[in-house]
Amino acid sequence: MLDPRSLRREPELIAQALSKRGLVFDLDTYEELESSRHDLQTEMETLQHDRNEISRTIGQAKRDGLDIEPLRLSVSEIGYRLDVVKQEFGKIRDELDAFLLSIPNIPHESVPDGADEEDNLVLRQHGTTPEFNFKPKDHVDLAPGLLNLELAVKISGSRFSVLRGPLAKLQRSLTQFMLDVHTEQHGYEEVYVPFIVNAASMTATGQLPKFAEDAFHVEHTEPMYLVPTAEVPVTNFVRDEILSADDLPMKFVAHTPCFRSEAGSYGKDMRGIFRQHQFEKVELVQIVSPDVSWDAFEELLGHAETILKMLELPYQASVLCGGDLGFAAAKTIDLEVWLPSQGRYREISSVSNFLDFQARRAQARFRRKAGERPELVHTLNGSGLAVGRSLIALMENYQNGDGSVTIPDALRSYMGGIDSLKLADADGQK
RNA sequence: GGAGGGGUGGCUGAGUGGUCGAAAGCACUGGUCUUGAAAACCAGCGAGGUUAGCGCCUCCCAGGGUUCGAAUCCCUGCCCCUCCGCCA
Repeated sequence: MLDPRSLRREPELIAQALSKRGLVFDLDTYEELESSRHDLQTEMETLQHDRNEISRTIGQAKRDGLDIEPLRLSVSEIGYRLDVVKQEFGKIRDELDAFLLSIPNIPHESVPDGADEEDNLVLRQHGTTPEFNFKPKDHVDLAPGLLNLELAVKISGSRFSVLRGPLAKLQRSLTQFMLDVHTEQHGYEEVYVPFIVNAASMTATGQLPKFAEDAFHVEHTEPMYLVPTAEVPVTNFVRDEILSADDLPMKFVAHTPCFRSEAGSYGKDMRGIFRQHQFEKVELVQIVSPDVSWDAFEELLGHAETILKMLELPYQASVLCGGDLGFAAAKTIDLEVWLPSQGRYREISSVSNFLDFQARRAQARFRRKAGERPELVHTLNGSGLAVGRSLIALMENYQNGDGSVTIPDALRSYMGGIDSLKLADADGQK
């Protein structure tokens, strides 16, 4: 959520800043709601004040044994009026809240203009794309049998997958490797978290109320949601908390499955496991003091890049343009890995600084010094990395002419020391 | 699933209709004392909104209700604890 105070003070400026997203901010609606809110709140508080005062007098009069009947009559009129105003105020406040919750974050000044991913700006490239003296296969053709999509369709439906034998192990190894690097070399605390979360958590990080259809939901005693990313449960560690300055920064790494309905992406990336309803991800989350969040952003980006470098996968870093920027982010840099089968770089990590946008929704605060007013923290996160897509990248970039896949050095100890995998005619093939 | 007990400020915990936004303790901050620290003593110390400020309003899990007035009474929901049952 944006700061309601700044919004009140300089709505034109904010509308201007939001236009970078290609968003037309409805100033008229906002100002109408805001002015109603202001008037109603003022009236309501005046009435409450009057009523409180008379009620106090009644209490006193009763103790003194005086007749309170005239006072009761005078207050009952206030009561009626108050009921009406309260109801109107509640309605406007709900509308205003809904309005505020639907406004995305303001793009940082360094975010380039642009409408969609075509306008994202490549910052740098790393590694060299592999040359093959044969026609490279994609990950589906590389692992017939071990990657079983038909089976997943029977069990669940499209956009799910079954991995078998060494392929499943390879994915697990990737996960372990990432977790180990982040905990042992980058100073993150590994956390295990719920995969089903409540609406308050989804609202705090920005998935609700606007993007409900992107999430899988479950009916329990109250509506709940399958996590679309570990960002949701982990960032919500600090919801409604007042931390002390020495608690910061908090750095967490979590491996979770992620569930996305992928509504609106029908027909997109339908081959293989590139875009799934369920996928594995290792996620980095940082909760930091506002003064250092841009340093933390660079640091976190570096942590994600380290994984790609250690796996020796060619990648590029792109800063998302205003039009492609996610709802809650002030700035996002995507890491895109080279996929030989597609002949282009594809997203494998997304690193974002949310500034105080999520923190305000979450009321996640900290106190610089005892006695001082609490301030909102800044939140950041980034994939480190998307495991399913790492698996694809690894298979495709490390493939050999005989259909085998070389295991990168960094991963060998996790794979029992083997240096290559023959996926094509391994045990799982039928 | 059955029976019972609870949700109060950073924490513990008092408070059953009227100066209660809330006793007390702990923690924290400042001061006195001390070479320094500890102890002791004194003072301060919840959050949000609004205001130039004084002030005013709201918040005692959430949402409704009763009342002139609710932390306190009633209803619903959520959560926690204890015992029993079931269970990986």
